[in-house]
Amino acid sequence: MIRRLSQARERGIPEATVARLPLYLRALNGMSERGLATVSSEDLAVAAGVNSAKLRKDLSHLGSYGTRGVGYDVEYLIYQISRELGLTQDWAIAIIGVGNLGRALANYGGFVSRGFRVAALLDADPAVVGDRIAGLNVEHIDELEAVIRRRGVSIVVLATPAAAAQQVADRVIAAGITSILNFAPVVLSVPEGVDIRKVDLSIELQILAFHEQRKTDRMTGGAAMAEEWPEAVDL
Amino acid sequence: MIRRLSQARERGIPEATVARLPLYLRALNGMSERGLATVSSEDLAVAAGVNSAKLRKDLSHLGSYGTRGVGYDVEYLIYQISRELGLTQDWAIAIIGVGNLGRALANYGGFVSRGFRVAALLDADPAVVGDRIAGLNVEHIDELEAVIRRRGVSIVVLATPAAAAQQVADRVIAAGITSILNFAPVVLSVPEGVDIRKVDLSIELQILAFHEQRKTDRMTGGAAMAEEWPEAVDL
DNA sequence: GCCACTTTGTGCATCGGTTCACAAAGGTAC
DNA sequence: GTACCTTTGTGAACCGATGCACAAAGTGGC
Ligand SMILES: NC(=O)c1ccc[n+]([C@@H]2O[C@H](COP(=O)([O-])OP(=O)(O)OC[C@H]3O[C@@H](n4cnc5c(N)ncnc54)[C@H](O)[C@@H]3O)[C@@H](O)[C@H]2O)c1
Ligand SMILES: NC(=O)c1ccc[n+]([C@@H]2O[C@H](COP(=O)([O-])OP(=O)(O)OC[C@H]3O[C@@H](n4cnc5c(N)ncnc54)[C@H](O)[C@@H]3O)[C@@H](O)[C@H]2O)c1
Repeated sequence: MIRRLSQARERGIPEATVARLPLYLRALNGMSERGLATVSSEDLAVAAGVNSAKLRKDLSHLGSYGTRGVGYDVEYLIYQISRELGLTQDWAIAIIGVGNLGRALANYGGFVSRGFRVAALLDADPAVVGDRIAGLNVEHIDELEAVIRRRGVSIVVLATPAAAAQQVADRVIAAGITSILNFAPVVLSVPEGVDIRKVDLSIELQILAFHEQRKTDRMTGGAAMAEEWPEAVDL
Repeated sequence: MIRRLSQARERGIPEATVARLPLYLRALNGMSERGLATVSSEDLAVAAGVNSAKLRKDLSHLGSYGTRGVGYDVEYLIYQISRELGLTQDWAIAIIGVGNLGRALANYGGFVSRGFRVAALLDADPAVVGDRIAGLNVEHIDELEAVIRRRGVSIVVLATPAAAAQQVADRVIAAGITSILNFAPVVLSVPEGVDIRKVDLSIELQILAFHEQRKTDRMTGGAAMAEEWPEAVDL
């Protein structure tokens, strides 16, 4: 959490807002390509799939970049959001674990576009090390520290099996990395100051299944209710 | 949102709780494998990376399944959470778009384990249709409706390019699907009653970049503050 | 059968986030 | 310059989620 002295002046952008800025940015880029010069909060909100009051409040955290009666200048807003998110600089990322998923990520052109550059691929398997993927040589995990330093890596994408993830994360953090995107289905435990975000496919599916079950339960009547306490202890 | 009459009695599990149940389930499965018979809220909370009061409140939404002074029976709790999430039944999923990412997903064994089964692969590209991946034939998207019906698909994973996603989603929904996991970087617009969850790599990276920038700004002193209003209009 | 100990389940205060609704600000027309 | 129109920026009410703290409920020892 890290409470700070100048918290007030230190533009404290709410986490929920930060998570939506990339959405606005994407919508704005689409508009920019279509040649729109300005956009109202209402239109931008629709494009981003949020409510317009929320959008305005979000943008107000960055500053007063709109013009009343007119809206927001598309290019200027793109610039301001990009700057706020730190996309005006170039981020070197390393992908660790070049299996099924790691390969797909390495070959994916989608994030290269905006500020991110895959700068290194690392794996532990000698059969994989040395492969050339998406123009990069897969390097051995033993080289981790050197590779991070040499390539200026500041964000690591973890795509190793779950069993290896914590151990690799520890090492990555020891090498000075403080931002990790984790695809392995484990709860990583990390020291304060290190940011972890996780992408967990199986959790997403389970959430969908929960709601899907609700929907079908509802159709087949409230019969499911009788099941709430079946035979108490079956298992 | 769908407000309902019996909302009170209809066990209304908070969305935030639903999103954590899979986490608890995963931790519990690990404990089960290690032969633990019971677990306290404190231990389970640590394993799942949450605070124990939150864990207890979450579980209390499912019922009173613990024993004071003892804790929770591991197997019984696994059963109750699984049932709540709808994992006691088998879910057939279809992956649409068998490119880089679709292939990685199809080959991934991780979710097959718990209730989910990849039952169909679909693509529009004639060069891909007919390929055999992970024991399945890739079928043509024209067969969508028939495949969904024939295989009993109830959850669709969208891994097509962004440009095709909305159109494919519309068709999938018209075919009766109400649960979609979307990997394409677009805001899908869907009718009420359809659940969309999205996985967006590029958004995750941008959020990490934001925090990373904050961290390094902080190190290099408050100099960044002077930049808040640079030359007003540069772009 | 009673006491000491453990751990659950939850009432309550608090917090962050969302939404409403409107005054303030700017643009445009004449 | 004034009057009218549009749209922002934000105060305030509201809502869901979090976490504290403790009474209630159960176990085990003797
Ligand atoms: N493939 C998917 O669609 C998918 C989906 C969701 C989650 N995941 C998760 O992503 C991770 C990777 O999945 P995958 O299908 O690519 O697995 P994979 O087995 O194909 O690839 C894992 C790679 O990591 C490498 N590796 C193992 N230990 C390592 C170490 N200590 N250091 C560096 N590299 C190491 C292996 O050599 C292998 O190349 C897993 O944790 C999986 O659960 C995958
Ligand atoms: N690869 C990644 O790591 C990655 C990461 C994040 C997001 N994404 C997103 O996931 C999606 C897929 O990425 P990818 O790298 O696999 O792309 P890809 O181009 O390799 O694969 C897309 C597949 O979809 C098929 N397709 C196109 N139109 C279709 C239609 N109308 N119906 C059915 N199939 C159709 C194509 O034939 C192709 O096989 C993209 O939207 C991408 O932005 C990918």
